[in-house]
Order: sequence, then C-alpha cells, then structure tokens
Amino acid sequence: MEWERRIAEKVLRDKNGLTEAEFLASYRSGDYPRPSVATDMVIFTVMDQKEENYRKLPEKELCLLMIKRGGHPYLGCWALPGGFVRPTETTDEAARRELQEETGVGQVYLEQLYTFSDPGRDPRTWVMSCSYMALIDSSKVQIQAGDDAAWASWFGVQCKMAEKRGETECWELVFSGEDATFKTVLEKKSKASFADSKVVDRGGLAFDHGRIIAYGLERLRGKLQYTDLAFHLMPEYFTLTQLQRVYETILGKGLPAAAFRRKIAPLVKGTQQYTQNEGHRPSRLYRKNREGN
Amino acid sequence: MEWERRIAEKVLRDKNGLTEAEFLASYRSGDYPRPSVATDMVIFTVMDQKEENYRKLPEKELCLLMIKRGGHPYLGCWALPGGFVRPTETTDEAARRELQEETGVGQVYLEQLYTFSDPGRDPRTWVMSCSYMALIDSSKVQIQAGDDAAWASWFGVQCKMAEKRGETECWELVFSGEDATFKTVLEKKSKASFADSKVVDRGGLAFDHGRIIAYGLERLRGKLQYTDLAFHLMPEYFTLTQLQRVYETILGKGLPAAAFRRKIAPLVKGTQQYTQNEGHRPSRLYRKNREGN
DNA sequence: TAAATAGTGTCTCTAAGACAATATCTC
DNA sequence: GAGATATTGTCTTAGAGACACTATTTA
Repeated sequence: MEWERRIAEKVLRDKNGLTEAEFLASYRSGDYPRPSVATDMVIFTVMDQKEENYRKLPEKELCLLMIKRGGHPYLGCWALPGGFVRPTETTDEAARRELQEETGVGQVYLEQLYTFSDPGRDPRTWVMSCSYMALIDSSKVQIQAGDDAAWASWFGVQCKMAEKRGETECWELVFSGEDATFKTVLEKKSKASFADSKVVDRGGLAFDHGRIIAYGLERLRGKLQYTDLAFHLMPEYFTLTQLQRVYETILGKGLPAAAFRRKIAPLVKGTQQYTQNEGHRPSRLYRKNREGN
Repeated sequence: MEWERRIAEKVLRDKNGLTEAEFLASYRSGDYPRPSVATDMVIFTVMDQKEENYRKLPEKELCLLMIKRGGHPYLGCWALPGGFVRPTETTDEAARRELQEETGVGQVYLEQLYTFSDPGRDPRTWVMSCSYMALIDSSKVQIQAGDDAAWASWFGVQCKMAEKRGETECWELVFSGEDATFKTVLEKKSKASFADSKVVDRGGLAFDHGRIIAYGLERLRGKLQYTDLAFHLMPEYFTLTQLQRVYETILGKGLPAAAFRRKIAPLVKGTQQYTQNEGHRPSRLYRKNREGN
C-alpha cells in the first residue's frame, strides 16, 4: 500500500506539503507567552527531640528544611528550597540537582507532588512551581544540618485543624525551629485536598509555600498507610519501636504496638543485633526486607 | 521595636536598600529560558457496548476522548485534547477551558495528575505538560460524542501487563475506536508508577501521551478504592448493578455483589423508582448520598 | 415457565484494636 | 528491686469473599 509505505518511511505530508522533518526544520516557536518553571522541595525527615530521662526514649518530630530569604520579595521569610528548571533537564532532574546542592545528599527518595500555577503566586513574574517531596533518613541529616548555609534551618511541623465552619475548614501549620517559630493558616473545603487550599495568613512563610507544605504532608500521610515510604526516613538498622514512632509522628496519633508489628512484619527482616545501654530491655534491630512484598 | 514596626509597615530593605515595593517596581525578569506549558487531558467515561440479547445487560467499557492530529508532528496520530496555559489563568482554569471547548461540558470532575517535562517530549520546542484527568457522566457523553469535531473520537482503553522480565514490566495499552484500533507499549519498574514509565512503542498515539494515559488510569484505579470518584461517571439515577459494572470495568475484574453492596451502602440513597421493561426483575434506582460520609 | 438479573442471609477467614501477660535490660 | 521498654498471646469485632437461596420481571 502506498499509504503504509509512506508511514513507514515517515514521509507523510501536511497541508502545506511538508514532511515531518521539513516541518520541524522550518518550525519557529510561536508567540505564546511562557512561564518560568521552578521546583520547590518539601524535604522531610524525622528527628529526635531532646532526651529527658536516661531511661526514656526520645520523642520524635517531623521536620522540614527551609531557607531564609535574603532578598525581595518576602525578605526575611522562610521558603522551601528550590530553583528554576533548565531546558536540558526534567523537573525530576532539576529537583535532584537542587537537593544535592542544598543538602549534599544524593540518593534520596523523591516524588513529584503537584504543580502550583496561580498567576499571582510570585509577585515578580509568572512562575509555576512543580513541587516535590523528598524523604531523608534522619541519621544522614545529623551530618548535614547547619552544614554551610547559615540561612538553612530545620523546622518541626505540625498540621492541625483549628476550626470548622460548615464545609470550610481552617488549618494551622505550626513551625518550630531554632531560629524562629511561626504559624501559617490555611483554609480548604472539607473534602478537598490541600492542593486546592488557600493561604489565609502566611505567618513567616514566603510565597504560597504553606499550601505546598500542607499538601506534601497530606501526601506523606496518605501514602504512609499503603506503601513502604516510611523506610526512606529510617537508617539502615532500626528497632520496631523507632519505626512505630515515625509512623505515629507523621500520622499524629498513637498506634497499638501489637497490631503495628503484625502489619509491618512482612516488610522487615530481623537481625541478630540488639540495642544496648538503654536503661531497659534491649530491642532487636531490623532492616528493610528487600524481596518480600 | 523598630524591627517589628518595619515588618508591620513592610519597609524592610534589602541589601540594595530597596523596599519590596521599590524592588518589584524595578524588577526585570532575568534571562532564564522558559518552557511552554500545556495542559493535556485524559477525559474518561464509561460507555455501554452494543447490546446482544434483549434480556442481557449491556457490557461496559472505559473510554477516553482523543483527537486526530491534522498537522506535524505526529500527523495522523491520536492525541489527548489540550492546549497552552495563558498568563492570566491557573493550569486548572486552562484545563477547564479546554474541556469546555472540546466537549461542551462544564461541570465535570477535574483533577491534576502529573507534570511531564522530558525536554524532548515535543520535537518542536520545550513544552511541559501539566496533565489532568476528567470524569464525565456517560449520559452527558451521548449528547456530545461526535458533536462538531470530525477529528475527535472516543476510544475504549484496556491496560494490561504483557510481560515481566525481572524488575521490568512491559505493559500494553489497547485502544479501540470506531475510526481506528491500535496498541501502545510501555515499560516500567515493578514498584514504580506509570509517571516514571517509558514509551517503547507509540503505536498510533502522539507524543508521550501513552505515559499520561497509563498514569491517569493508575490514578483512577487507585482512587476508586477509597473515594467516591466513581459517582462522577454515573448519571444522577442508577442501579447498584450499573455502579458495580463501572467499578468492575475500571478495575478490570469482577466483584462479589453482596460485598459490593455492603461497602457502597453508606454512599448511596435509595429511591422509590425502579427500572422497567428489562426482561427480568426490576432494579431499584439509587442516587448519591450527599450527607453521609 | 425459562432466562436473566435483583437482592439478602450466612458462614468463614483475615486483620485490626484492646488488653493483658511476660521478658529483660540498667541504675 | 524499680523503672522503663520489648515482645507476644488472646479475645473481640468489623469487613471481605464465597456461596447459596429467594424474589421478580418479561417474552
């Protein structure tokens, strides 16, 4: 068939009589306005809080990395790390590059969250943000925290509903870091996602980053339940109680130990090592089960 | 405090001595290259297939809308409907605008899926695609199908794993429409999402739209289990068997009727109306339960 | 009456939550 | 031994799947 031969040879011609190669060679990009596209990253980790009693286990806290803005707009506010995407890379690659620059950590879990595109979200110009969530193992964080950037800092986050008026919910993100503590207030519809929320009071946060962070948290909580995401927040060897604390910290509620262990059992592999010098019965160390479901 | 007063009055000055207002007035966007950003839409509906027997219920099929390309590149291939985002709108608004233009339907469920950003995904120039999933009630579709665009057509889709080599899975998307039937082959890692898949053989599909469609399907299947998404695919009144068929069609497997009805019960509200003239026992008509969880 | 779907009751099995009982370390 | 956590066993309950049984319509 003549027609099939043409497809095979890629010489289909358009209404101007051009082949695809000819078309592409003559193509000039139109005059559509183009936005800048940046990646913003919600880098989560779970850190130990100060210890109180030599016997008690340390409390854990969900933390994220932010950077203090040294220029306008939002001078002095805290913002998510990020940067512009280059024409030679995917947004994934851009995010990984930024992450490397910002934290020095390369091999971390990275997941695209959502693209925020409100035309006014950056007062300078039209900038869309393709947001990402990164999960970092707490032991690696200890090395990197306050590494070079005097302006980067880890903040504990808590997200809780403050008020409910009919279908509209009012949520508070509370950030507590060494250098600052502040609160961001968001509003959203009951069934809606934080991707569709509205910032009511930025507090000390820059841009629309409150929405991004709240959505990142929502995603993290959701996926925690039916994936093995949590292991990206753990060091190689950990106790089941540590793992349980990480779940509890992220979900914001306590879990029954027996049920937790049953559920998590197929995902972990026990070792012959135990914790020591802890003021109580030693705990077996586990690691992630690679093969098992 | 002087400092707090400055914050309150928004007269913080940057290292050049500018206030935020002064900075923004003098801001000139840098020379970073900018991508075009388009929205692409996976518009799903569930349609009845031809009836065979006056007694039997029609089989259902998951369908999506595609448009035949009339110009290069990918001349003659089928592509997802979509278009460029304008500087005055969000990607959501752009998607809704395109949807309105394409199908004439306004009030439909719309959800952002993923932003695809491979630098080479469009051979013309640097174009990112912020993809969306739309769900349309099948009864509305009947009116719109083949409305004006001779080049728009509904295709039945099926997605199934074809082969598994170690950690790499090979998947086939099979499209069957009135005007054409073809197959797209994708590859992905076992645990990975289709957002990270690779098109191995486009078949008759344009661009990287196979990835987008497969990811849309993955999202739809996932959310079907724990949300009330399915109701967006239903007309106002429906039987529980119809609802069940929609679930089965999307999930690609049969479900036990008794368990399905128990699970779905709190989401629906029975009416006093029944189907008629169906060659078998009439079925009660239900509608979505607005209040109940 | 046959064909076909509609709708419900019950049994089993699994998993989650509640809770108690036991184990074992360090100071 | 006291204090604290680790770990397991058991009971109850909720929900999913299997399956059978009954109900109801039309040609």
